[in-house]
Amino acid sequence: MPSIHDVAALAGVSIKTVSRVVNKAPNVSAQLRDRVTAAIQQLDYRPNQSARRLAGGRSFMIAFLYNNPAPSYTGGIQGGAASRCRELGYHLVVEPVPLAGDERYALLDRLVAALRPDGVFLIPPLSDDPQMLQRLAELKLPCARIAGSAAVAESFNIQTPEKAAGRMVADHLIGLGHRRIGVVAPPPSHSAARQRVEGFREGLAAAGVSLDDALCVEGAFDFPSGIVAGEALLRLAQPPSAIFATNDDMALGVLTIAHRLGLRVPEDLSVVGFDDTPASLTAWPPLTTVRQPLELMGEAVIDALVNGSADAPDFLFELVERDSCGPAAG
Amino acid sequence: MPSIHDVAALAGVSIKTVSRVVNKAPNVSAQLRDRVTAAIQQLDYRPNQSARRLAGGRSFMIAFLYNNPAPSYTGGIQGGAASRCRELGYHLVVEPVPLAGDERYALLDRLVAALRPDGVFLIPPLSDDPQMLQRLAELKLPCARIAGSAAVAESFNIQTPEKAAGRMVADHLIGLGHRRIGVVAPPPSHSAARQRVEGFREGLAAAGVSLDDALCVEGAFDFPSGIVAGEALLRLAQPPSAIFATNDDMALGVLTIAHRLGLRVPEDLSVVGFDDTPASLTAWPPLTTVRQPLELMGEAVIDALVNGSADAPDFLFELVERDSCGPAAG
DNA sequence: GCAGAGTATGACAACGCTGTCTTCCCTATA
DNA sequence: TATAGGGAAGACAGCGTTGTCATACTCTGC
Repeated sequence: MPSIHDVAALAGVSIKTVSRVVNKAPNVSAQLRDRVTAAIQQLDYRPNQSARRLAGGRSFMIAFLYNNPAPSYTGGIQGGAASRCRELGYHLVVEPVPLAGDERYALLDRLVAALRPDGVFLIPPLSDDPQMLQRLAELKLPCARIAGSAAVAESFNIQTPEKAAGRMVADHLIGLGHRRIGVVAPPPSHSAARQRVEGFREGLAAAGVSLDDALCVEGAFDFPSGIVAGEALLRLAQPPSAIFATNDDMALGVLTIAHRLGLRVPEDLSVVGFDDTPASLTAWPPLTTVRQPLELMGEAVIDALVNGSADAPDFLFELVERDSCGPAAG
Repeated sequence: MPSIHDVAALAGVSIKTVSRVVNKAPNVSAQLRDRVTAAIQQLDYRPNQSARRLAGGRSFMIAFLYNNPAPSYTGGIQGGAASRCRELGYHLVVEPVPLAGDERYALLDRLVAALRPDGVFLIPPLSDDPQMLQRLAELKLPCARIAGSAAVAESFNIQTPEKAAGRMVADHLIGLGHRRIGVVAPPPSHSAARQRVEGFREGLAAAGVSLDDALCVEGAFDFPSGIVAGEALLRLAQPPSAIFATNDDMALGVLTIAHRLGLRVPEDLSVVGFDDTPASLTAWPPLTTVRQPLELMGEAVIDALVNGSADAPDFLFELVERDSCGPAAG
């Protein structure tokens, strides 16, 4: 493995000049820059991260903290983040965070002390954990998170159009003629997802329909709770003709209970999910749902962390129309 | 952030002694060891990884390379690996590997040059990539992989009971009275998964049933190919009464085509998958499948890498009986 | 009572890089 | 022509650890 000294010797310059070239620092003549670049090429030199970290301040590591049980969500974001890291010369260190109490902080302290990552990346629902955020602020760690709610100084918060997405779902169902629509809402801990319900409510209101509280049931963001919530909704004296579940797992639960109750989807009941998980495609019938550009979101967070600015693009949440929605009966 | 010097000063010893205590090196008196330990506690000292890496040889980093499109599989293993890493004071750096050709090696080279990980962790189908393995061997990087086939010196290969699992599925279906059974086989690139078919064939043979080649269709390990393969099987003049798909995505495809063809599952057709992905639970009907202890497998690989020995436990693959299998019709 | 063989401890030089400070030289201005 | 100003390049000292070697002290066994 060649070191900076080898490059310097080959190019006939000091190691400092090589360092300047590598770091794109100013005040290097074009001539020397070329010689150094050639030497780097020839030796296939790559700077050693550990040495860089030790001497400079940066570690070129970003910690990815997650406790989201949905592997496709986590995986999508992680994939985008990891490839962006690669492009920028960074690396992504993953840390599953136990949901339990104080263990989290000890974990964070250990991580920081050992690795000194240049930034920390939080995804929901961790991105809403106020104590975690505060601990991070105390450690003066740049932190970027997706769809966080609590505003915290010194952290980038990549906003997602949750509300607009909820609105989009409402418009779709209204367009199909549905008027009595049920909602399976997220638990309070998922504050970003709760905005989906807000947007949905707005969409209904725009069509002159108000969201009946009796038709709004809270779920736990998982499959079993979708079954329970769906059953509560469908056993109502006046059941809804469509149900919007705020994530796919719960929507799949609604689908299951509909099957069990002998309802036909979409003839008797329309169902919309959220997330476009793999399971939504393979379900029967395939689920109409909302796709988030997970990879892009992961990339945007890394950009924010590395560039130190949160000029995230506007993400496009997309309604994926499949076979679980149809026109309202009658 | 306290350094080793602070600890040494507080304990009244040399930094080297602190280093010895931290690294559990021999030849330190109990008395000094206690004093140093106390000082470490008091200052909340954690060794700096970058400095360790630079001075010693180890980086306490393990690279996790994956190109598996199934997020629940990747995520499960990654989760197990990451928490074991944490217990052992290591960190897991993730690298999604593009499937494309030579880009992979450049990626590997960059990774190694920058990070010098102490080990590399490969999961299928990457664990079967002979060129990747060879490159790794050239770089003298300890490497551990799950369910690899090609034997490569200097790499740990954590074996999984694929064959026994295939046998288990056969026994189950035979026990239900099925005799004409179709198989959706994996592509040649997934050699570990192909053993599932071997075991399955053995199981049938043990019951005096031979696996008809016409009933064995190759899929691409994804949902669409499951639909195609399932259709080929079900449109046969004498269709099978049960189908074993070698992963869940394909099994879900079989389920879908069965629905489309108006077949009832499990009354008209029994279906078995493999992997116990989240989608298999939320499918309609819930899919009988085989669960792998993904987290344990991830942990075992980290253990092998860190301890330098591959005394992996025997993993228990488990048949998860749900509602997609029933007795053979009449 | 003394060589020989540990055992415990520390001094010091790496490891590969970046930050700071210094030196040199070239140009613009009075 | 003298002088300041600034760009280009390098010397050198860390960064926080571990490895190597030196040193002092403690046992053995004869």
